[in-house]
Amino acid sequence: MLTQLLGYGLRRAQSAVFADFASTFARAGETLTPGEFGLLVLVERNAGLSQMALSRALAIDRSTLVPILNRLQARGFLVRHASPTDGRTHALALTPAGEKALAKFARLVKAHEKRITAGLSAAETRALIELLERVRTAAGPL
Amino acid sequence: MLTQLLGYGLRRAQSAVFADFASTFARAGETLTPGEFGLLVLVERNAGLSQMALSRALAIDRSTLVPILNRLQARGFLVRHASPTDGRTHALALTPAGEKALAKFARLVKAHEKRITAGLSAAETRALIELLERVRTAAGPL
DNA sequence: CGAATTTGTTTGCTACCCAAACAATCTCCA
DNA sequence: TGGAGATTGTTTGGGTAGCAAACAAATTCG
Repeated sequence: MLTQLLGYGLRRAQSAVFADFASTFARAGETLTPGEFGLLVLVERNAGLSQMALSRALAIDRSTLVPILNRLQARGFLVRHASPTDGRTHALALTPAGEKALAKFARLVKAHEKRITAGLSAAETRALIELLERVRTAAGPL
Repeated sequence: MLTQLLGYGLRRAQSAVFADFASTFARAGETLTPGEFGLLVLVERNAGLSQMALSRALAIDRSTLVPILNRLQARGFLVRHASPTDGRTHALALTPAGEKALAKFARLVKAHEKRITAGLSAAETRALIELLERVRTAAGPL
């Protein structure tokens, strides 16, 4: 009965995937959450972006972002530069150590993705991602 | 780049679906989390089950279950009966008020499900649920 | 210039999750 | 049968993740 609800299946799959992500990193002696990984990728590809822009891209509140950035900054992965054009905003950027760490994290994420899609063909994986995207847009403006 | 990662798509879809669940209930003047709904359904269909059995079925730690049960019990939806056969366990059951509330909740969930699957055909919805199930089993014993 | 807006931060609240320790109870076996 | 070991529910402590509201600093716009 519950198993025929999309919301329930989504929640269960998400939690299993999350657990595999955590154990993948733990086995490699690293610590990182999926949210932190997404943040690092976004900052790398969009160096100089502000916290507001980042929070919009991640669809989380700007106040939620602060402790995550603090953590990653404390670990030496990123820096909040002063913006030369706007005194209110911070220009976010990875440090060299952050770049290096992210390269390793990306390898771990790749292995993780391979594991969670082990039961699916390449076409099925693509279809799944596409269906999830459609659910997301149907569910709301998030 | 992130959008091609299953884990990322899953997280985003899940959070949008969660938001729609919350707003569906809020608009109806009700308060319930997806986890609470799943718990109520499981207790209804398996009256008398223990907290350990329930935590296994939900794949959450038994200590996580305690505050959730406390909340639902305080709202008068369920009761922890003493088990006649095992003094350690509680026999969980819905109260009449809980049954009635669950009936209403189920209607709200149905409307919610309809909304989040609005962009999908019936066949696509079934396929999506089936793919999620396969991801869950591939990802781990959760 | 002054009012309104934007940005980042802090504080406070909620939900969810686990691990470790504990008392009560049950099981099992020597 | 008596005690050792396992199980159950709870408590405590810690961590992540999310939002809302209030605030100061800075920008924008009338």
